[in-house]
Amino acid sequence: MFCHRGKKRYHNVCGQGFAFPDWAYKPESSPGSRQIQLWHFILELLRKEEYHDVIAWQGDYGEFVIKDPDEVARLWGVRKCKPQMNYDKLSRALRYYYNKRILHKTKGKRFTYKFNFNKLVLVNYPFIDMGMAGGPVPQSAPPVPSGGTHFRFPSCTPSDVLSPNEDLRSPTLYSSVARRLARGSVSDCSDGTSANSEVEESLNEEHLRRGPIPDIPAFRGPPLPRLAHEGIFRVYPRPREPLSPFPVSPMGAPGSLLPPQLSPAMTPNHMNYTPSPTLSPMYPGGNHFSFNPEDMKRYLQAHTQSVYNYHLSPRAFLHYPSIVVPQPQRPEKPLHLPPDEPPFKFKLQPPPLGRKQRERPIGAESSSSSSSSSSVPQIKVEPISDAEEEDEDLMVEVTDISEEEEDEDVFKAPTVPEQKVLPSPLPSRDEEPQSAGPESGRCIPLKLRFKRRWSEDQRLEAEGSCEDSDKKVRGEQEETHVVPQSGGAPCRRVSTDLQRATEELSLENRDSQ
DNA sequence: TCCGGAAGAC
DNA sequence: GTCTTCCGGA
Repeated sequence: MFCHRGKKRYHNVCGQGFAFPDWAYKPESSPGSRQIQLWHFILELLRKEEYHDVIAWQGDYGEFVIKDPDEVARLWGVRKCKPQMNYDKLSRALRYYYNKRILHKTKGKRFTYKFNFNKLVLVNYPFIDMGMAGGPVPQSAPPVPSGGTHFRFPSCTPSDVLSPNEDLRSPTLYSSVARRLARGSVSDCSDGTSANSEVEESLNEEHLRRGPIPDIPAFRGPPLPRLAHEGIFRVYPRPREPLSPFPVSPMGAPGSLLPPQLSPAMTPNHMNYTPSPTLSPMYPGGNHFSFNPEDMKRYLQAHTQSVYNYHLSPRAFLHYPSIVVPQPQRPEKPLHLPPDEPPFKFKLQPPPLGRKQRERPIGAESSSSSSSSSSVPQIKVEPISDAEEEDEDLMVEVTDISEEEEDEDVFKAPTVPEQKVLPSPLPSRDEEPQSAGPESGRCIPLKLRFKRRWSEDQRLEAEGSCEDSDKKVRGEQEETHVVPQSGGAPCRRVSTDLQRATEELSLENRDSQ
């Protein structure tokens, strides 16, 4: 009944050349087969109307009630060739599903359990994620009992586990992929989930959605012909190519199995789910999956985008060598730009210097320009304290001006300012000697002159040339208005010089301000 | 009625 | 790994 292909076992059904992986094979005609899992068997029974008196959907999504536990156990025993099977043992097997989260008990209701389709689909279709997150999600899923109502394509794709020569289009591969990914998880279906039944299931779903189709055996009719796994999906008309996780669900059984007798609560949702047009290879305008290259292209594009968005490995792409998947748009270097041209229109510029940093070069510059303004310290030496303060203010003032210039330059050419700012104060500094140059050129530096005159005045005073202070005052008052006589006293001349020097100094300070 | 541990079969 | 069988306990 089955043959081996390497490690994989494929069932050759009825000698028709249709092969299925062993895990997908669930021959109903072989009651003794132990390649079936209990949950699958339960689903089988739930599909069959003739067992509605034994087991049936009831209550919430995925919830079913075992109306006749002994009969279910007997049927299970028949299937597994365990005549000693009873409900206690069967229920023990069901309880093992609790930990696997395939099934859980509906508390307070006798013989009532609830399927967790999330887990079931994840086990059998691990590349289909039944997430609860919002967003565009394919709804080609049965209602999820545990909250999620949609299927969502996960980041994991079959190509993650596909070898290069494996074609995703093969349902066998789909199944094997699922099995590989599910192995060790909950139930690897290694004992027989029938792919053909899944296809039939999907077909039956189409029946349910679109109504019976005369040329296709209805779910109540005889078994559908088994299909070669290589072309199992191609056999069906394009609009009927199923990839929906649940239309190709493990619920389907080959042969005369009925379509899933869904829980009343879940049936409408099941029948009306509409897969996402963006994230699933849906048939355009349809509500089912499709392996059509165009559909796959759209799906892959969306998936590719998600791959990049979520930093997934590009290897997560489905193996569709014939399809050129449009790459997602990413900000890349414009190709038209010359290689040496920076990729950005605006240069990345260093941030403007901080006040301290901006003052620092100025301070350095001031120190460097101290040579040019070396006269200033001499002025500072002046006993007049105001001169020092004014000088300091002057320095601050110059600094502020340079800041303004610098700020402008920062926006124009950030790298220049330091070079520009530096010379800018310099001319002002250079102007000082130039402006003061003529003055200093005329005579000795002002302060020195002032000092010399002061000392000379002191010396003359010490000589007693001018004894009376009132005279001095009078003389100063006269000096301002009286033209010094050529043959006047030396003290009067000195006073005149002093006043002149004082005036020059005050004028100089004003100019510098 | 249900639960879950344990051991074993396959 | 998935039951099957057995069993004690809640």
